[in-house]
Amino acid sequence: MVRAASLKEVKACPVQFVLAVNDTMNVISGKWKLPIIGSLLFNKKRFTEIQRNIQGITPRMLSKELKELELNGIVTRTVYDSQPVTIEYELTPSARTLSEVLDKMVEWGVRHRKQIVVSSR
Amino acid sequence: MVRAASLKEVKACPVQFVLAVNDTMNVISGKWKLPIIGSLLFNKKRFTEIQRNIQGITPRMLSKELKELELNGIVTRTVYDSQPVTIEYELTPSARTLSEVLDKMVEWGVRHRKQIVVSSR
DNA sequence: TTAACCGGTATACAAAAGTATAGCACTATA
DNA sequence: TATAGTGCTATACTTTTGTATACCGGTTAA
Repeated sequence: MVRAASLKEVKACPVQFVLAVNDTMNVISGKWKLPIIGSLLFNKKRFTEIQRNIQGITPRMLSKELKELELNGIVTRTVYDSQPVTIEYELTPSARTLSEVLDKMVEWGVRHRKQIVVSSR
Repeated sequence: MVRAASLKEVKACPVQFVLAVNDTMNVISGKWKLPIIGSLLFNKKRFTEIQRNIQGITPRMLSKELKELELNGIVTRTVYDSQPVTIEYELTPSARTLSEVLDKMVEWGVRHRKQIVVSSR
């Protein structure tokens, strides 16, 4: 068994650094995961609500991506046994801490876009 | 011309939020960009040095990814007219600020991996 | 009873991303 | 002169990812 590396160790070693970043990347990679997270950011929603919210997504992809997000602990799927059953998707606490990371990405993305715009005129 | 949205506005609107995150994602997406950035994190390097550093990468992919990174202002390519010419790749200041974002991703990735491990035993 | 909504699945296909392999012009070294 | 290294590019191919389209069983409202 390999001991888990400390944060400091991970950051100091390019190989482990890349692995850890990849762990995060994989959770949000794919064309539709971010839109789904975005759609659930302020409210929990039902399947068709999400589908209507994200233009262009097919039920196949929505289903597939929701499953992966659930596996990765980003989304919970709750079945309410009303008549008929309703199913709701909601972000987990893990997704909430993830969105702090996303916030940092937003900040960098916005700054970076400005720079690209400036440097290309 | 559309006015650039403020950070606050972007964060409050899921659509713009997702767009900005995607800007950042696109810069580091692809199988080899992170390893390349990792390889250049502490030193500038030459083409074959990077190639030797990252096991499994083909010159085609290294060339392609380096070009994209250069286009996105993450890496500079400098030609020294020594005999024979040597070419060095180096991270830009933009990449340095990006690595703060990557640091956040490392932190979340490490925490998230622990959680997954814990919850699966 | 038929039409429509919900929460999906199945199948086939197209496009994007990545790999394998070979080669090229140039230079330096044995 | 032959061999090896540098910094790539070209071509063909495989794998992964995403799309299009149709359909399903259950429920409810007209």
